[in-house]
Amino acid sequence: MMKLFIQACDYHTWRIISNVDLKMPKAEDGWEGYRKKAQVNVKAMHTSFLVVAVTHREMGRAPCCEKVGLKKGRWTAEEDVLLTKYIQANGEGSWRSLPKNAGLLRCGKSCRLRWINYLRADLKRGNFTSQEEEVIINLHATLGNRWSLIASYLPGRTDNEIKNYWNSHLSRKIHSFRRPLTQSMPVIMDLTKTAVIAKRKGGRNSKGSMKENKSRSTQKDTGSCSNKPTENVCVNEVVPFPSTPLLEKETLSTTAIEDRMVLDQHGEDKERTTHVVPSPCHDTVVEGMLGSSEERESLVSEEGTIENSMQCPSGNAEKGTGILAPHESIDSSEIEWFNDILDSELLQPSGDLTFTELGEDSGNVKTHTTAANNEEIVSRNCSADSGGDLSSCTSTTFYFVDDWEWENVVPRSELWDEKEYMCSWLWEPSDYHGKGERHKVDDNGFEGHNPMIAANASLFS
DNA sequence: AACTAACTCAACCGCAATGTG
DNA sequence: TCACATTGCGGTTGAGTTAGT
Repeated sequence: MMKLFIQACDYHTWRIISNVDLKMPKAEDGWEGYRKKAQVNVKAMHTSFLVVAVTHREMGRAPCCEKVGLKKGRWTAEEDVLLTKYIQANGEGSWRSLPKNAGLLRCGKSCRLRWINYLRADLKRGNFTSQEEEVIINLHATLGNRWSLIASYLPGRTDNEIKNYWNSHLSRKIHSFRRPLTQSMPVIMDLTKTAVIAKRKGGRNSKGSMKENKSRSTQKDTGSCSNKPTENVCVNEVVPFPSTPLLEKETLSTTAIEDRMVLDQHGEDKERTTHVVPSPCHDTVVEGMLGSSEERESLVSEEGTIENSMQCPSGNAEKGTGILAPHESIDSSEIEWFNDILDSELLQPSGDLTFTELGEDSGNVKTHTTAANNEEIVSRNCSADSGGDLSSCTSTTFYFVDDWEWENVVPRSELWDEKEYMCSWLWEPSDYHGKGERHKVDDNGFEGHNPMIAANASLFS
């Protein structure tokens, strides 16, 4: 199922100022409430630069959180305090809503991890004792890499801590001291705890067993049981895991790109869909928007800003084969609808703005990516990876600046034919529900687009 | 002192299980 | 029953630190 939304970001902070989910709202006041909300958001905007991203992506697996504008990296003491206070007051859980409620610009997942691995009061800090070491070694010989289960035998220790300790200390230790076969180590286990294993039906295949053996020291000494957690047939001796052939690291290959291009050609309305063009997923957009590499890095790594709206296939650098473009599954009428919206409403009516194609012939993109004043118009298509990860997106992204050099823009007047129709339709009052089928996008009753225009009209007025 | 390789560990990522409407 | 959301887990990364040359 497809999800559609529009985002407007503050250029300097890359915070989302307006993030309008284009799904039919469930609010009792319908579109009117939506529109009001969008207008309020837009009024908060004070910079001259605006990013408008219309993204559609598969909803099969939603991202853990809205990545745009969220902080990444090391936690500060202030953040720790905020998180600790909040959890002490409200308890654990509801991680997704926690950051917002606690006033943290973090992903819920990140908050959970920070709490569990670092902030929890019952954590035991400091070096592992020899007893703890022995427990870990024994349990690992039996349980493999089920660190959370191992951690349950070591109060005050986290799975992450144990995992790190194993990888950095114990695995090497064991490697250099192989126990004779006859001297098996007694493994004392609470079977009621191991029953937890059955909770995860069949567990999951260890990624490590499928992926290449990395050269990193943390990877090379995997215990003999680690890849077969559900097969409790391990002997207590820890033996070196047999090496597996190196897999060729796959990159987002030309083939993958070609795949998407081929698929694109299946579109029913090529003329209309050409603005959602296949493109490699390196961040040409970012390069174009930001002047220096430092800016780009800070933008992407710290804020994670662009990642959402221009998300590239997760991990496709490693496993991207047989890539299909997400919009392959999108009805061409949906694309057409997007084009209508974008052409007639999101772009300045006076500008006769056209789309830039980021394909093989990326002349327009090059023009803008080198521009000093950060203007950019990009249509972007990322793809799913071979594993069916559909969190990647196809996005159509436009960047507006006040001092846009309009002479660089190629007219595309034919797309303005329906502008008036769109305008009137988009400004329908909140009782618009159900009127017209033309722009219906999905089966969930997504019909109107007032909020998008509410969010944008004031920008262009 | 300068450089580099190795190490450590907090944090991130993707995936799968589970929960929920 | 299904689709989507949430949670938890294990693998992996990379910045910071330490040890070696």
